[in-house]
Order: sequence, then C-alpha cells, then structure tokens
Amino acid sequence: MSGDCHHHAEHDHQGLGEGALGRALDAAQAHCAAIQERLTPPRRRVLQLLLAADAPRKAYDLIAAYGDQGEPAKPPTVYRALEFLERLGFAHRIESLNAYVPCRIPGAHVAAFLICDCCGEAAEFEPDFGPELAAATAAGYALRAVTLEARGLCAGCQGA
Amino acid sequence: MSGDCHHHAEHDHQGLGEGALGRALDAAQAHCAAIQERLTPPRRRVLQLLLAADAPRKAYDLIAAYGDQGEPAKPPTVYRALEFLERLGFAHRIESLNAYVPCRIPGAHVAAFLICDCCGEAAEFEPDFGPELAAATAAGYALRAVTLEARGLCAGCQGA
DNA sequence: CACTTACTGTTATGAAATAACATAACGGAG
DNA sequence: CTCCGTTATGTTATTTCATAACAGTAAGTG
Repeated sequence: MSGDCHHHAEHDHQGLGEGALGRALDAAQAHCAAIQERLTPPRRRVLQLLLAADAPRKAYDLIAAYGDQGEPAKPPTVYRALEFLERLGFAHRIESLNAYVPCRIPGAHVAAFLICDCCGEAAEFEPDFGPELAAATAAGYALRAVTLEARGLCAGCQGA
Repeated sequence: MSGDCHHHAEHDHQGLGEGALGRALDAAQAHCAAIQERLTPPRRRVLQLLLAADAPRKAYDLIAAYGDQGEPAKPPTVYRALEFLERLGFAHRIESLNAYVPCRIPGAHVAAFLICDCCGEAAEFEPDFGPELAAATAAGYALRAVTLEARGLCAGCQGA
C-alpha cells in the first residue's frame, strides 16, 4: 500500500504546537459544554494526541502514547474516546488506513480525504457529492454516511 | 454499524445460480488466459464463493466456506486469492465492512458502493468523480485509487 | 440522599491480516 | 527435454485491530 519514497509527512506540518493545541482543546471543551457533552480526561487526551500529530494515527499508537510516562492505555479506553470524538465530529476514521485524524474542517458535514501513499499525509477536503447523491436517490437509497478516500501522491512527493 | 431491521439481502439476489455462475467463471478464466494471467484453483474457488453470495463476504467466511467438506482454508490462501482478484478487477474490497464482493460492473475503472445498513446489500455503481478529481488536481495530488462507500438504507428496507 | 445514567477501569477474547519460509507448478532458453 | 528463474501454493506462527463483559466510579436529578 505505501509508496517507495521515504518522506514522512515533513512538507505538511498539520500538527498543532503548544499554544494552538491548548486553544483547540479548550475550544472543543467549550463546544462540548455548550451541547451538554463531556470532554472527559481520556477523551481530551486522545484528542490532544490526534491534534499534535502530523499524520493519521493508528489506534494502537494512541494506546501506546496515551500515558505520560510511557505507560500505555488499555485498548477500550482509546477506542471509546475515538468513538466519542467521531460522534461529535472532532475526529474521523480513515477506513483504508485503519487510522484516525482530528477534524480539520469543523464546519463540514461530510469528510473526505486526499491521502498521500508516500508521506502519509491525509488532507481533509469537503467533497461535492452532487453526482453521488443523484445516483443514490435514483437507486432509492436513503443515505446516512459517506466515505470518500482518494489515494495517490501529494505535490511534494511526486518528484521523489 | 448494522441497522435494526432483520432483512438479510432478500430483495436483491445478486448471487449467481448454477449456470450463470459457471459461465461467469469460465469467462473469467478466458479473460485471464487472454492477458497471460492464471485463474488457478484457489483463485477460481474464491471467485466462485464471491459470485454465489448475495452480499459482501468477510475473508474469514470465505476461509470457512472454502473446502468442499467443510474443511477451512488457511488464511493466506484466501487473502492471496483476494489480492489477485482485486488486482485483475474481478473483486473489490469494501473498506468500511472489511468484506469483499465480486465486481458487478466489469467495464468500470473505479468502483463505488451503495451499502444498505439493514439488509447488507452492496450495490456497485460507477461514480462520477469530476468534482473530486478537480479537488485533487487543485491540491496537486496525483491520484491512484479512490474509495467511495455510501451507507444508508436501500429502497426495500426503508419501510421496515 | 437515593436513584439513574453515563463514563471509566480491567480482564479477556475475538476478528482481521500478514510475516516468513518451505515446496511445487509453470514457462521459456538452451 | 531439462535446467532454471519466476510465480504460486502450503503451512506455521504471529501481529494487528477491535470489542465483549462486568465491576466500579462520577455526575446530574428529584
């Protein structure tokens, strides 16, 4: 699946630094409070780990990175937090990678990704589902969720 | 993930019967011969299992169903066959289900699915990726593969 | 406070996929 | 036809991904 060049998400650094990270977490906490949901410590911790990353993170990476002194979390702790974060739209699961990213387009109602097979970056974009919606409607389907993941090489990895 | 009604892919029976199945397998074999690929016994067997099914099949279902007298296959046998079938376009993996279907639109170059969360049917359709392609190009991406999976309720399951 | 509901901690297990290496079948070059 | 590289298979074991089940804790409500 992965490409042959050895970049690792350098040309994009989506991962938030100290300050921005704290502000993002606080904003998430405020948003939760506003809608009567709780951004509890494990949930906040997992969101923090996602926001700090430059690329999609595997569940077991999060599990390993969870503790402050290197002690891992138990799998359900992280999976439950991820489920919550997805439900609230703070995170997305990338099916073709078995990995998770924080939501980078808070307003969007559907998420889609451009995934670089070389450096691992996953750029979220808001898709135009006009044609697909039409196809679904024609087939009599009532849609609930859509997964769109496009794989290839990002601009930075094409020359390599 | 699955819905609450208890249909199980009845209103569609995509699974091929005896005759059609044999013809489809022979056609696949002929196609392979024409392009210098080999539809060997394990590959043919897995394709047969996929073609006979009414819904996406999990790899371990195929493993269990593989033998004639109920003896299972070893996992690599089936995974390797699936890899081959995907490579040649005879089968598709549905990421959001961890499951596989035979290709129902032989000509198409990309596959997309409408998946019913109730009855489990996965209807393949040929998507119009105009907008997404534009987005990818704008971002400088060179695309290699696209996954599109739309989930909801099929016409037959909506009243239920 | 008593009660309900949501969340967390923990143990264990289940499901999905692949690594690694040995053996066998095919297909061309000589 | 026979040697040999390539492709495919068989087999064992392991790794990776995800959830079931249940006990305990914290928060919100009457």
